[in-house]
Amino acid sequence: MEQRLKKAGLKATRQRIAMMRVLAEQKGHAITAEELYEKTHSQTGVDRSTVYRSLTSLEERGLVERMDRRDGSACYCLAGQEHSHLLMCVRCQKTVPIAGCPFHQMEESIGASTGFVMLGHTLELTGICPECAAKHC
Amino acid sequence: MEQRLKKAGLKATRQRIAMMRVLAEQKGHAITAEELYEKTHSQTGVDRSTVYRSLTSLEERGLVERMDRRDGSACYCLAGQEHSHLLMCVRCQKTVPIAGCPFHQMEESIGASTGFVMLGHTLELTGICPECAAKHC
DNA sequence: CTCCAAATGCAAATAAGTTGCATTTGGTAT
DNA sequence: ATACCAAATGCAACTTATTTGCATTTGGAG
Repeated sequence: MEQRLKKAGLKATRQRIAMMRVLAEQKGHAITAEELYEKTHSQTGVDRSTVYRSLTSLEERGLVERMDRRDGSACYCLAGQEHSHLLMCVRCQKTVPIAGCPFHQMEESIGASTGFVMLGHTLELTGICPECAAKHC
Repeated sequence: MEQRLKKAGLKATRQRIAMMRVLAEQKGHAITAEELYEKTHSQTGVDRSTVYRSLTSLEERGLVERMDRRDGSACYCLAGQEHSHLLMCVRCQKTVPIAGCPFHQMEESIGASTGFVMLGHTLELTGICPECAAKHC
């Protein structure tokens, strides 16, 4: 972890090392800034604002990926891990994961045409689940 | 507009008709709840909370589509309109639209396999733009 | 024309994230 | 080793988008 941070041009602080470790433990399951704060605050006494600021730096350096959620919060996972996307019912908020992610190839061609270094993406599909569609009207 | 609202099982109020009109005028360019509030408040005196509550109802009935943004806000457009997606630089926040949307076909097959009535999706790609990548380190 | 569930307005609350500023610290240069 | 400074942190106050409780109004079915 320490090496990864330094190679990315960031200081390897106690707080950041703890954050990276916690994210690694999630094995690709993204967690919110608040959850990350709770898990690292107990170990290091880190402040909430530091968690937010570090997540921004880590994302800018390509070490973590961020996905925005409908409730206005965001969640984070270590970059480059296997992941899937969610289909959410706009009525009951239930979510169902959909198999596979169609972007590994697509990102390459988009990066090539725009000159961007591709880091990640957010994708969420919305619809009405069978149960809600059945209810009233 | 009145007919569309009634057909969806919603009351055709002065406020909602104004909202639908404003959204229609945007021709597929999504606007925030706040922008919609500003544009409709002057005409109808509608309250912010009504705008938010109506947007939720309109989305649930499939009349509008919502896309979440990284700053924690969301934006809305009339459902079923032509749209594209954004590629954003995580350093300077500059965005570049990418051509076409790969989901018109994909949504059908996902709907078929999950039983959901598909309404829309959020997709945002992130990366580092050529200018930022060139700067320092 | 009546009626009531749905919709609205108002005001207060919440949740997530941000910012200013004083202090500390990692790691490079001496 | 030691000093040094930009980067990182802690703390507290703030902002912004959105939500909620509750009393009042209203669209549209009967």
